[in-house]
Order: sequence, then structure tokens, then C-alpha cells
Amino acid sequence: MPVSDLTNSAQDYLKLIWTATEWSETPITVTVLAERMRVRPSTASDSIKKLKDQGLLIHAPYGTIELTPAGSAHAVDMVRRHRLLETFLVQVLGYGWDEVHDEAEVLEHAVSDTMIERIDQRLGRPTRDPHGDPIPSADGQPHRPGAIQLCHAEPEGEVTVVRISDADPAMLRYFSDIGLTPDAKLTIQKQRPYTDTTTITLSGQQKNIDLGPTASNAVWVT
Amino acid sequence: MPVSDLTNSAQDYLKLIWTATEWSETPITVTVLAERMRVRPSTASDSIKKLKDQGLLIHAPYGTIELTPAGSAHAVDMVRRHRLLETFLVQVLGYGWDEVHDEAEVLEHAVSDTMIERIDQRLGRPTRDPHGDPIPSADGQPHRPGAIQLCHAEPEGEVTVVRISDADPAMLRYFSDIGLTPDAKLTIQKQRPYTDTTTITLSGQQKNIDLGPTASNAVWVT
DNA sequence: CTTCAATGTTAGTCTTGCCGAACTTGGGTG
DNA sequence: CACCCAAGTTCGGCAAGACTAACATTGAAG
Repeated sequence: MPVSDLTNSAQDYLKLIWTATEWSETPITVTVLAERMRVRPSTASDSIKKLKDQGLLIHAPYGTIELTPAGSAHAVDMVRRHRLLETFLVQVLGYGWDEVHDEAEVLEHAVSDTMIERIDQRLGRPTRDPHGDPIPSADGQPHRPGAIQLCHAEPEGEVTVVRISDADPAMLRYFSDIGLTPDAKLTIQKQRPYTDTTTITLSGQQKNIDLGPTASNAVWVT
Repeated sequence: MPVSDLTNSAQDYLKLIWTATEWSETPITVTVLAERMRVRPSTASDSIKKLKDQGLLIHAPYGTIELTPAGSAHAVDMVRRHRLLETFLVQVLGYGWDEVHDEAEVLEHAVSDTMIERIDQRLGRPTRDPHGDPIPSADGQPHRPGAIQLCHAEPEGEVTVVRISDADPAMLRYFSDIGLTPDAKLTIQKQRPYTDTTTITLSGQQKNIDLGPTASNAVWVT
């Protein structure tokens, strides 16, 4: 595992680029990257150039952004740290699965490799974090279950929630309230193409729930 | 508790100034502060001025350095974080008491107030860290046991180790090896004034141990 | 094929924290 | 009592990372 001499912000960029393509094929743009980093596009553009100069990504001006193997290795290391920390906060410190993201975001830059190893050991080498995201192993292999977004799943079938994007804490809190968590089973009642709404029923519950486009994009099922 | 909008380095200065006077009366100097922060005196001097401008300490040029109540509150908060984290690393993640200092040094800036509260709760609100240093309570009260340095204790008596300075990790490892830990009992055999050596016997062990000036300064007993 | 709005880039500036070099202070010694 | 040296300070500079403003490119719509 690369022991990082990169700045926190460089690590964040690499992680963001990596995770952007983890569950979808569309390449990430400078603008989206800037939004996620809560930074102006000019800043993101600068940073990209610096990362390119360090050989961590490939990028021609106005072109697509792609990680090199070196950049990818750093990114996977950060993702692993983030997800192990989230799991640790839930299992050892009693955090709710909707509360851990921001804490892990900071901690992932602060903990040593030693501490990550001890956490991994203490948790019994887990393979999925509290949102259902796969935790890459220490040798850098991600562990990707086949899954599709709820908004693309066929109506009528019963499906299992595999993964919920942790991008928006408020949305996570909502999912938590209604009982939509990783491993929950649900039936898709209806898709409404023009409003992008999906109606579902959580197994064992009576009432239907309407999910808007953002929500039904964030939930991945098999 | 002050929720800190200070930079990491400002927090470090305040903590260092506070701890410098925790176990001794001699006021800290710019040079010592610079050494402990691993920066040049010019940098330390700059930083002191900035902290003065923020009302966190009192300092006339070429004069002594003293914390204001506001500065002291921030410092105590950082000390509390540091010591709770050290305790957590030992008790929950199985660290040795000689390994925790550097890890806690970084983490103390990264963990949220929420996480500190959960750790405190999880540990049962401890009052002493693994080195025997008092953990200030959440309301900012330090908790100072009466103690003196081993080099100032009277020979012949049996004393109890209360606290070992965590300034030097290598020294801690040595103490750990010979079994000199907080709460250990020992007998002081001899003081040699000119070499500043102290000879002790750990209770239940046969052999005498010679401690040099640095070591016998770092150990506090009652 | 032209135009133009969205996207991306460059240039210049600010802040923080660090440095080295040069200057100032002030307490102890001859 | 003057001097000197260690301790402390000031100053100019540098790098990282952020910003604003201005400029460049692309590609999609007319």
C-alpha cells in the first residue's frame, strides 16, 4: 500500500475520481469534481494539472480525466480507509450509518497505516461498509457486487438493496427513517418515466413509498 | 467547550504552552516552544504574535508567555482530546502505552466533539491516560494529583509511579521494557547529585536500575 | 457552417505556515 | 559599567491552496 506523501487535497481528488467511476461509466468532469470538492472550477483545474504533473492521472486540456495505475492505487487506499473507518464508527462507537460519512472524511487523512490495520483486524476484515459499499482489501482489490440502480430495475420483482450512495447525509437520514437500508428487501411497484419517480413497497410493510429521481438513483439493488 | 475555529498549529502551540506549566513552574520560552513544535524560533515568534493578536495569550516582546483564560480553555480542550484518544487507542485497539502519542497527536485535530463524547462514554469517563496524566473533564477542570519528580524524591522510601512524561517515545519504550509504568511501586536506593543519577528497585524485582537525569525527571511519584 | 453558452483554463492575488538572514534586547561577566 | 552573546524579533520570500476575473475551447442548435 502506498504510504502517502500526497497532500490531503490531492488524496481527496484521487478518491473522488475513483469513486465517480465505481458505480457508473460516465467519466467525471472538472465542474462535477469542483462541486464535490466544494471548490471553484478554476481551483479544480489547477489541481488536476498538478496531479497530472505527478503522474497520478492522465488529462489533456479540455479532455477526459483518467487515473494512472499509481493514482488508482492511492485512490483505492483512501477508499479503503474511508470505508473501514465508517464501519468502525458504526460497530465500535455506535454511530448511525447515516452519521459516519463526514467523520470518516476527516479521519481518513489522519489515521496511520498501523491504526487502519488494527481496525481491520478488530472488525474481522469486513468486506462491506455500512452503506453496502465494498471495502477494497489491503492488497488493493476492490470487491464489486453486480448491481443496478433502483431507477433502472424492472418493476414487479422483489429485489435486495445492495448499496446506497453516501453522497447526501440528509437523504441517508430519510432512508434510515423509512427503513431502507443495505440488505433490505423491497418490491418495485411502478416506474413513472416522465417524473422519474419510483414507487416501492418495503417487504413486511403495508404502504407504498414514492422515491424521486435523486433517491432512486442513489439506491442500488440486485 | 470551545468548538475550535483555530488552525491545527495554533491549537498545538496552546497545548504545548499549557502542558509546559502543568508539572513545573518555570515558564516556557520561545526557543523551547520552537524545538517542541519542530520549527525555527522565527516561526514560533511569529505564531506567538498571532495568538496574542487573537487574545489567546499575553506576551510583550522579549517577555514571558502566558495563556489568557480563552487560550487556556482551548488548550485544556486539546489536552483532553489527546489523552482520551491515547486511552482509547490502548483500551480499544490494543496499542502499547508507548505507541500512542504520535497517533493521538494527529487524531486530536481530526476527531469531532461528537466522537470525543462517544469515546469518553465508551471508556467510562476515565480520569487518567495511559501515562498517568490526568484527563481534564468535559467542563475543563484538570485533575491534578499531588506528585513530585523521581529525581527530587527522598531516598529509602517506597513510592508509587503516578505519571510518566510522554515527551520521548524511545524512553517510554525503555520504561515499558523494564516494567516501570504508571501505578508501579518502587524503592529509591540512592541519589547521586553530581551525575544526577537515581538508583531504584522495582518492587518484586531483585536488581537495581540506574536512571539518568532525563529519565528520573520524566517520572513523577507520590 | 456559424454562433454561443457551457465548460475548462490561465493569470494574478490572498492567506497560512514555514524558512534564512539580519537586526534588537538585555542579563551576566570582566 | 561597558560589552557581548544568546535569545528573541522582524523582514522578505516561497509553496500550497484557495479565490476572482478574464480568456479559450467545444459541441450542439439553428
